[in-house]
Amino acid sequence: MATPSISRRLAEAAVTLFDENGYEETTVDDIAARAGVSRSTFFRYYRSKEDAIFPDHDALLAQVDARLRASTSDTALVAVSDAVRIVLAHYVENAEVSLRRYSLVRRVPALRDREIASVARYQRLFREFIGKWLAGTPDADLRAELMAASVVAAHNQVLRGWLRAGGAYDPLGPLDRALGYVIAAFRHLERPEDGGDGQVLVATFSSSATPEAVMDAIRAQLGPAVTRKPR
Amino acid sequence: MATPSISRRLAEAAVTLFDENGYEETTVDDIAARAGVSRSTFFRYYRSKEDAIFPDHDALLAQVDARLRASTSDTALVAVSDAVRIVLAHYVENAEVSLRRYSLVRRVPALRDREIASVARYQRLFREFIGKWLAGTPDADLRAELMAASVVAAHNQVLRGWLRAGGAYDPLGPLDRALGYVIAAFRHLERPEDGGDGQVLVATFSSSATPEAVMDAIRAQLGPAVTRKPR
DNA sequence: GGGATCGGCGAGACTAAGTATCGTCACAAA
DNA sequence: TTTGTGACGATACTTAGTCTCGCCGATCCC
Repeated sequence: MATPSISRRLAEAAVTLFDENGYEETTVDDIAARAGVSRSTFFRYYRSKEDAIFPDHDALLAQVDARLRASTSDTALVAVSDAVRIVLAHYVENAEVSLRRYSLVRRVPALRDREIASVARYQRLFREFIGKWLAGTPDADLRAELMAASVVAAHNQVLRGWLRAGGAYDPLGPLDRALGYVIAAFRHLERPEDGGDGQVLVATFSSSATPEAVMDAIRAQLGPAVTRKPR
Repeated sequence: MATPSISRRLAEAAVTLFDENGYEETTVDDIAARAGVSRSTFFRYYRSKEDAIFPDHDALLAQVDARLRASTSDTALVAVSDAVRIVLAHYVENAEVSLRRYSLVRRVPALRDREIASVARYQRLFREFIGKWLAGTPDADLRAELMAASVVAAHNQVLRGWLRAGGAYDPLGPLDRALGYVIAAFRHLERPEDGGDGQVLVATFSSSATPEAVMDAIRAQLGPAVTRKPR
C-alpha cells in the first residue's frame, strides 16, 4: 500500500500517543519520532501541538462559509440548516476519529478550550450571515446574536448526545428537530403579536443541491401546506 | 498612601506593558520587573501570563454560581436574570479596566480565545442550572442548552455594544430588554399548547428523493398537525 | 528576651513549545 | 552537467511554566 501522507502520519501518531500516554506527557518530539519525521517537519504541518487534533477544521469552516455565502435572503434559513448539517455530517462521516477525539478533548482542559474557541468561529460565521439577512429589521444585531448562539448550541447538544452514545445512531434527525426548536422560538420573536399557528417547515438537502433547486423544492412543498392552513 | 498589593501591582504592570509594547512582545520578566517583584512571585499570583488580564474572573464566576444556587424552581428565571445582571454590573463598576481590557482582547488572538473559554464556563453554569430547573419536562437538556446559550449571547451582545460605545451609557436597561427577548422566545417553547401556537414541522429528505415521496411525507406530518389544531 | 516555626519571596535550574536559520538532498528543468 | 526549487533535518534560541531550595522577617512559645 502507499505510504500515508506525512500529515496523516503525524495526526495519527499524535492521537495514538495522546491516548496511550496522555496529552501533557506527550511531547512534539515523541509525535515526530513516531511519525518518522523530525520536529521541524511537525511544525511545518501543524502550527501547534493542539492543531494535530483538529486537522480538518479550517476546511470545515470554509465549507460552512461557502454554504452560507451561496444563498440569498430568501433561502437564509435553509442555508443555516444546511450549514449546520454539513458540520454534523462531517463528524458522522469520520465517526471513529470523532469519538477518539471526543474522549480526549473531554479530559484535557487545553483541548477543551481550543475546541470552544473553534466553535466560536462557527458562531461568528452564523452571526454575520444572519445579521446580514436580518439587516434593517428591528434589533437585527441582537436577534442575529441570539439565533447564531442557539443554532450552534443546538448542534453541539445533538453532537454531544451522539458522541456520548458512542455514535450509535444517526443524529441528523435529532439535529433537524433541534433546529426546528430554534426556528420556532425565533419565529415568535419576529411576530410577537402573531398568536396564531406558526407553521415551520425545515427542509434540509445535501450540500450539493443548488440554492435554486432548494428554493423550488421548498416552494413546491410549502405551497400546499400553506393553502391547507386554517384561518 | 499605602502600597497596593502585589497582586494589583502585577495586574497593573501587565496591562500597561501590553498596551505599550504589545502582548507577545511583553515577557513575564518584564511584568515582574515593573511590579518590582521576581518572576517567581508573578507565577505565585497568576497561573499564566493570560491570567494577569482576567484577575477577578473566578470570583465573578463564584458569584454567579452562588446566585443561581440561592434560588428555587419558582424563582429560576429571576435568578438567571439576576446572575446575568451581576456579571454585567461588574464590568460597569470597573469600566476603565473593562475598556482597556476590551481593546486588548480584541487584537490579541490568544486573549480572545481565553475570553471565549471563560464565557463558556458561565454558559455551563447556566446550562446546568436551567437543566435542573427543567428536569422532567420534555427536551429538558436541549432547551437548557439553547436557553443558556441565548442568555449568555444576550449578555455578550449588550456588553460588546456598551464597550464599543466606550462605556457611555448604562447597559442594564438594554440587558433587561435583551433578556426579555430570550424569555419571550422560550416561553413559547415551554407551553406549546398556549394559544395553540408553536407547531413545528421538520421534514428531512435527501435531494435524490422523488418529489412525490417528499410530498407524501410532508402531508403525513402536516395533516394531523393541522386537523388537530383547535380554533 | 531568645530560640523555633512558618509563610512569603528570590534565585536558579529544568522542561517543553514555538520560532528562526541554515545546510542538505532529491528532483526537475535547461 | 548545471542550476534552481522545495521539502526535510539539525541546531540554536526565546519564553512560558514548573520545581526546588535557601533566605528572611514575623510570630509564637517558653
